[in-house]
Order: sequence, then structure tokens, then C-alpha cells
Amino acid sequence: MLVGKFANVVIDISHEKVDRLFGYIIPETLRDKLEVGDLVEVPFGKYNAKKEAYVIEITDTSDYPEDKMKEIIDIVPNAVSVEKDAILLAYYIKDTYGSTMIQALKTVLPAKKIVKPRQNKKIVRKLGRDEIQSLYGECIRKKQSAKARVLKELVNETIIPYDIVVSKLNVSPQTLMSLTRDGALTVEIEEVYRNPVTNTNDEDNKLILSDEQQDIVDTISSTFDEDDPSKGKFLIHGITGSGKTEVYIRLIEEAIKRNKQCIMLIPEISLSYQTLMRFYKRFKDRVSVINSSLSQGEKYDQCQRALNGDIDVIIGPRSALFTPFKNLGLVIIDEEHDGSYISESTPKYHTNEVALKLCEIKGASIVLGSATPSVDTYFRAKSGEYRLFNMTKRLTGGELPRVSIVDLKEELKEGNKSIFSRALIEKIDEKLKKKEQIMLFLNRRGYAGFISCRACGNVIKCPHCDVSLSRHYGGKLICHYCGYETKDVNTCPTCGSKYISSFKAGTEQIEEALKKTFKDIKVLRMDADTTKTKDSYEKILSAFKNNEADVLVGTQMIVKGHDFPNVTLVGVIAADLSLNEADFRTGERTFQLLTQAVGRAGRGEKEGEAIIQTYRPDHYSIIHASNQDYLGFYNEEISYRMLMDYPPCGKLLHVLIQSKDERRALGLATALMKRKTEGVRVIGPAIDSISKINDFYRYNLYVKAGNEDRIIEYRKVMEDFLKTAPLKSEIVTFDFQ
DNA sequence: AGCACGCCGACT
DNA sequence: GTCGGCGTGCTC
Repeated sequence: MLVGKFANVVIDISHEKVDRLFGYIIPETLRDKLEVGDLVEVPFGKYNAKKEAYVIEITDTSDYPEDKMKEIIDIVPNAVSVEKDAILLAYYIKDTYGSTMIQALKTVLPAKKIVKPRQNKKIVRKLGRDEIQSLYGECIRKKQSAKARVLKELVNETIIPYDIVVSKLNVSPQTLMSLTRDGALTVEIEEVYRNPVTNTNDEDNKLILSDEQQDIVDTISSTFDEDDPSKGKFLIHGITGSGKTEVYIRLIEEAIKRNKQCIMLIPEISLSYQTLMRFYKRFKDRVSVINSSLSQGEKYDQCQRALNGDIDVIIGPRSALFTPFKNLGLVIIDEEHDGSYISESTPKYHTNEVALKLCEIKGASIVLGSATPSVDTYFRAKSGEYRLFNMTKRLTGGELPRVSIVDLKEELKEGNKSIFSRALIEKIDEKLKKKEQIMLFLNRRGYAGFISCRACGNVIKCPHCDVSLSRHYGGKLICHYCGYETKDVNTCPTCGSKYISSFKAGTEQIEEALKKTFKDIKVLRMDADTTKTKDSYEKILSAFKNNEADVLVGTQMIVKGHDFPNVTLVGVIAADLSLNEADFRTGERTFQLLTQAVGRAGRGEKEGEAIIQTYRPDHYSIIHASNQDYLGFYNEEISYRMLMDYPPCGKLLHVLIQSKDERRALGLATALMKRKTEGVRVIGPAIDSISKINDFYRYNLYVKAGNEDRIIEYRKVMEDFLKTAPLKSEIVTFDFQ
């Protein structure tokens, strides 16, 4: 027990200005109870507002004058403490990804408290449109700009999320109180409820390992007894069906034999029911599965089970990495190339890197696995950082599918204007007759139909964002970025022409074309629209598995992990769609998606086929994917990255500068660019491909350097500059590529 | 993030 | 003049 007089704490306020340690006196009553990582209640600020804070250090001396120091009030009851190792991990996250310490601490915290329903505050308009309008005019006249900003938004919207108003509109709670007194709005709280999970008792037979598998298991598990964590880093490059899951299971068993616990990470939503069952059957009640829909209370339960030693294995998405095991021995990251391992909200951490750091701290081994490893990981494996294993044999039977590429330019030349090539139509017809199933894949992200005028070419856009509105059921046009809604139109607002029509969402269009071409065909569609409700994703997949449809049409989400033994044909509608994103990783993503998509065919006894339709039949990503040739792809891709200094050959930081005022956005971006330090190259400022979202104009800077430290140094310079710069609505975010 | 301090325009 | 709004600075 560490007994000290003072505690240095991080206050639960996520703001750069208070993102540092504050010293408090530990009262006598807590001297022998308080530990590093505990959540305490402290008086803070002039009015001694009660704030929560995490204890980071306990010391006997202090630089800060003791007479000015306040006392800790108490330890917060029922709170989850941060482990010492997790605090180290939080420092790493804060430094690497540039968040506040409190954000980093909350990220590494597996759960916060027992049962605390999440509150969704929202602003609800209480007056009619006209009354709001006149109140708005009044505020403008009185020069009450903050109030006016809110009222301006309330003219068209009846409900606005509280957070958006406070952060994006830069409005204080006092201003909202004032508006509440005026009767213009109320702040309402909406409760979100939780949902439970299922379990099983079935038995499972142990499979006999192949020599290849056995060798991997032996080699990796021999490092479990090593003290030097640098020896325990592995990458398993294994084609689909080569038996990676069984290797994982054996490795976990080996770790458990040595009294160690394991974390197995899987991509979001991808864990198939079958795979999950294998783990349940093998590890019974010693395994626990987390998914993103777990509530705080349920997460707390899982974390208690881990702390108490009631479980040995946890399986879950990236956040499962922070499960507090006493004696962690192994972290497995399956499908390590998957995009969901990069957090989308601050801190935007990369799970692979954080896992490496965690294993270094804990002395645990790490195993990455994928059929299509990320270029970054493979590069590091080749340079010796990870020990590389190849699993090249397919165990689950079946050859790799036969793949053919169809050139859509040729199709068009020969007069075929349909979205299906003749070869694809022929194959679909053949499979339908044989009662075999088909998957059609459109590799385009979050895409929905937009409205354009055929007379003047005008596209209907969101007034707050630089994106087109999409038409939804019930005669509404909706912006997918800010949620703006407006009534559907019959005539073009610019030229008055009535020839205004919507281009259907991609998957919907494919479904319609299928139904036109083939009579009585049964089609299931899976995209952002059809998977809005909770279980819809699983429902569609199981319906397809039960042969309730001939064809499954979908976006990325259909290519992940699930086995459909009766699928013998996979069609990729337009392989180059994902090549058109403005990003140096498009080639890599396209290769991964196509390889995965193609791999969906022929998972059962029958032989599989795949047809890739494309306008760029000679693109290396497409050719190598069609040959299922990872190394061929890697070699070509890495030479391109080398040439361009892109990661993993160089480091790249994306800086996004947003402002309500376009000139200020550009001005700030330029000012940041000019503060560049030695050893870095800055590209930009350039306007983003989506120039405006939510009335914020967007400019980009890209920072290149040979090593990460140089970039972190420059980011520090930019952050310091931002602290002193006179900012209005400007927001700057940093983002490692 | 809150809260007080202080500056500056509108109104009696 | 002074009332009251909004920007500025500080918090162990």
C-alpha cells in the first residue's frame, strides 16, 4: 500500500486548458484506502463545484503551495478504477493520438459504473416557426448573437441534439437557460434502454491439427514462458478456410494452461454465429463475448468477471482490448486489416498499435491474423518486427473459386447498357436453374440515391453540407451528414423543369434490374437502409442461409466472415467504385474487399465461381484479387508506397481544419502550414472532397515525415499555436494515417 | 466545462 | 450614467 499525503488527479473535464494534473490533499480518513487509478470526488474551481477525477499519482511532496490545496472529498462509490497498466496505456494513447488525458483514460476504461442509463439530451422547439423567426429578429436587433445562432437553427428544425448546439454552435448552457425562460425551447432527456445476450451448453469435438497448424501453435506458445515481450509478436497470413480459428483456440488453451488470460479481437459485427459457437463449446463459461450494444451495466459485469478471474477469454471488438485481466498472456487480432480497428471518435487510436503497447507493458504475446494482411503489418513482418507464418492449404475442402474479369467498356461498346454483363447474366441464369445461390456485391460505401434535374443538370444539395440530398420513403429528402430534412420536390427549384428524378441507391437499382431480367427471382438486399433496426442484419443473413432467397445483394457488409455453402457464384458489379476514393489506401482496400468477396463463393462442396465487372480490368488490385495473389499485390503496392513516401514507408498525419467561415478555415490552415518544423513536409492546404459539412468548411493538410516523432513534434507546435490563436468557430483535428 | 470579471453598446 | 450581453481567464 502506497501511503502518501498528496494525490495528483486528472479532472473529468475534456478541455485542453484543464488537461493536466491537479494536486489535492488526501484526508486522513482516506490515507490507507486511496489507490492510484481510483475515481474520486474533488472540489474544483472558484465555487468548489464537485467534479470527478482519476488519481494518477500519490506522493509525499508537492510543488504547489499546500495552503492553496483543497482536500479530496471522497472515493466515488461503485466506480471502476483504472488499473496501473491502463494508466500507462492511456498516456501512450494521449501522446500518440493527441487527445486529452481524461479522454484517453475513459477509452482504456472497460466500464464506468454500475447501471447508468445513457442520457441523450436534446433541444426541443416550443414556439411556432413564425414566433421563432420574430424572436430571432429581436435578438439580432439586441445584438444577442449566441441566442440568435440557436434561434436561426430552430426556424427550420424542431429538435436539435444538445451536444451539437453546445459544441458546434458554441452556445453556453446559460444562453439555453435564457431561451428556456423566453419560452422558445426546452432541454429534454431521453433514456436509452439495454439488451441482453444468449448462451449455450453444447459439446464440441476437438479437430486434429495439420502439421502446419501444429507447428504454428508450438512455436507461438513456446514464447508464453518468455520474459522478453519483443519475442512474442506474430502474424499469421492464412487464406480463407486454412484453419486460423482452430489455431487461435489451441493458442488460447495453451495460454490458459499457463494460468494466463486471453483477449481475442474481432471486427465489428462480423463474428459469425458458427465461430462464436466454437469458442463457447470449447471454453464454456470461461469465455465471454462482448458486442458494441452492451450497456454500461453489462460491460461492468464482464469487467468484474475478468477481474475476479471468472473468465479466461474475452472475445469482442476493439474495445475488448481494455478488459482488465490480472495476468494477460495473449492478444489475438483476427482480420487485423479490418477498418473497424481504427477508432472513429477521439482518440482515434489504431487497435493494433495500442495492443502492441499493451502487450509490451504486460509481457504478453500478440498474434495478428488475416487472409489479406494490411500492407503496414506485412511490411513490419517482413522487416522482422513480427514473426510471419503462412497458412496456404485450404482445410475445409473445396478449391479456390474460378474468377473471371469482365471489361465493362467492352460491354458498352457492344451495346449492352445494362448493369449486368452478358457473362454475369448467363451465369446467374445457370445457377438459378441449378437452385444454387448467388451473391452480388457493390463495393461502394454509404451511398444513397440523389436527385438531379435532367434539363439543367442541377443536383439538389443540402444547404449546410456539400453533399447531395437523398430521397427517402414518405416524400422526404434527407442529408446523410447532418440529418437536414426537407420536402420532396416535383419540379427543379432552379429551372422549374418537371424532368427531375432520383438515381436509385446502388443496391436498390441492382435488385430492380434483377427482378426485371429474371422472373420470380427472390432477392434479399442488405445495405445501410435495410439494416437500420437492431436484428435486421442477422435476420437477412439467416434468411439467405435458409435458402429463402436466390440472390443476396449488398454492400461491404455481406463479404465478412459468413459461410454460405450453397453460394456458388459471386458477382462484383463495379469493382472500380472503391478505387475512386481520394486516398492512398484505395488500392489496398479494393484488393481486400475483392479478395474477401470472391472468397465467399464455393465454401461448400460445390465449386465456386466469381465474376468481377470493372471499367479498369488492368488495375493491379483487381488482377491480383482475381488471382487471389496476396504477395503479387503486396509487392506492387509497396513499391508505389515507397515511391510516394506513403505509410508504411513514411509517416503521414492528416490535419482537418473546419470553420463556419471559409476564409478563416483557409487562413488557419495556411498559418498552421507555415509553422512547419524541420524534417517534415506539408502538403496543402487543400479543400476537402466534401467541402462543407454542417455549415463547417473543410480544409486538409497532409504532413509527411520519415519518422513518427518528427510528426508528433510538429503536431505539438500546431497544438500550442492553436491554444494562443484567436479562434472563433474553428475546429482542428489530427489523424494518423 | 463552468463561473466571475470586465468591456462595450442600448436605453431611461 | 447603468444594465446586461458576450469574450477572456482561471481552476490544485
